[in-house]
Amino acid sequence: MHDLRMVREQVDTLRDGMRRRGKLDALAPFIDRAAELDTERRATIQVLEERKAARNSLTQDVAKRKRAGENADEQLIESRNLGEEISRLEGELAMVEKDLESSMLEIPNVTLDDVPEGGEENNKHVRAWGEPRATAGVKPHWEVGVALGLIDFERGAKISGSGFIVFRGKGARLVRSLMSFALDLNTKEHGYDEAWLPIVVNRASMTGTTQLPKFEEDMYGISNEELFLIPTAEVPLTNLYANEILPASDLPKAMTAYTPCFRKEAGAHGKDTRGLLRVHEFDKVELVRYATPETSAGELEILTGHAEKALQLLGLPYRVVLLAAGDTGFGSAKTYDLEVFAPGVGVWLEVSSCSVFTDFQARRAGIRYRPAEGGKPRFVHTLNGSGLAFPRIIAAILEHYQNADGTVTVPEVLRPYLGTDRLD
RNA sequence: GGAGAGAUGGCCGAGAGGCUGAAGGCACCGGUUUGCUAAACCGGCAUACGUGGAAACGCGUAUCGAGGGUUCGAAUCCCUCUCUCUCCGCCA
Repeated sequence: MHDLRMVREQVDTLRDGMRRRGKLDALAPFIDRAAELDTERRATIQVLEERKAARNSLTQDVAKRKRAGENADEQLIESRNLGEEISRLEGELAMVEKDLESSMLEIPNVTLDDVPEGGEENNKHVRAWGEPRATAGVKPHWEVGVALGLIDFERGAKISGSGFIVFRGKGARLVRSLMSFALDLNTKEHGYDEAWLPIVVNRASMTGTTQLPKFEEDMYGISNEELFLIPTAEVPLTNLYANEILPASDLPKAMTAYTPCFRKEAGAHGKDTRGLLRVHEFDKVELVRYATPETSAGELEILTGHAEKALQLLGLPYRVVLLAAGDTGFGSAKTYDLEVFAPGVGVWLEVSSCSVFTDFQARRAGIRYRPAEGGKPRFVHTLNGSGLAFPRIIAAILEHYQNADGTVTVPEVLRPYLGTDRLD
């Protein structure tokens, strides 16, 4: 699955990258092991191919002799011996490659040069938009949501379990409005190609976008089937062109989709668990882009701008945070988090995470493009970001637009979709 | 869920243990001929990896849906899986 070709070239970069992430100590053994296994792999391949070449010519010789009616016993014996050696070498190679692959799958992506080193404390506030509302007198979204009959937590828990939400009435319609708003914005204004996707995917897809093998415990699976519920539309959307070679003229490629997302959030109990802040199933419109290595850094700015535009149109004050290397996700090379202020809860909510993955995902999923006619294929660079994760946006709306009488004013852009200017 | 058929290069399609990286056709590229176009004729035309080379290119290995097996040798025989098609059943 993972492309094993460039390991030798990658090793030094990896070591430097893990130092920047503050993970060198933890990962050095994997990197050293990968370098070692890579050398072994190449050596084995060379011997193996040489033996195969010898056998192939012996085989030709046998055929020739048989046709001429000559004896070929000697060649047969020699060939059989070679065959045994070849099987043995193939077994060795398979083991080496398996080890090498699992070493490589453990190692996170290397971050870009302009990403701050270190952990979360080095995250950088890049810019802010809008004026956060004062917190005094603003109720948390779960109170107004329930009071206005928009959200039914109890029945969600009853039919599915804690962390599953039922939206009702105008609340349900609000979800649908956000879906239409976000898709319309990104298809009509930002040039994304819309897809409607399966939310159940196979193991290869989950590995391609690097959710597996590292995060299997966070996935919902379908029992006895090697199928998983997607944690984000990034998975099916990015994998659409897995194991394909695209013409250069297809890049940049921009795709968007609405899907439900499923996350077990294993080990997250107790943190942000109230209300809509951390749920097991939620809705999201995702943005995915494929770019060339030369343009991907700039493409991240474009993508982030698209996500910001949605927040601006909704009139929700937000800030843009550049994550430090140690806080950047496993596969990402650079991530901007968009955080919206929720005055009822009094916290900044991460509503979008925009990342460039360089060739990290493309390498695993086999997504390539051909730079020139007849030229060598290269891996694309993949990017993605939430074009809005709904529950937290809903939380922010219920708090930011909350009126003194407990009603909520509907952001102007949603009124045509929702058919009302007021939740009451 | 049951029963059957199938998967071969960019496309169509032969091949049924060795002389097949793969006939033939279409498409495409170059050329000849021809007022132009078309037609005819000649030639070329898969990919990946490794290796040598400044390069052109040479050499090696692999690839006929995927993975195993049989065999000195597999597109070809056997097994498993995936996908597609047809028929039956069931179903929002």
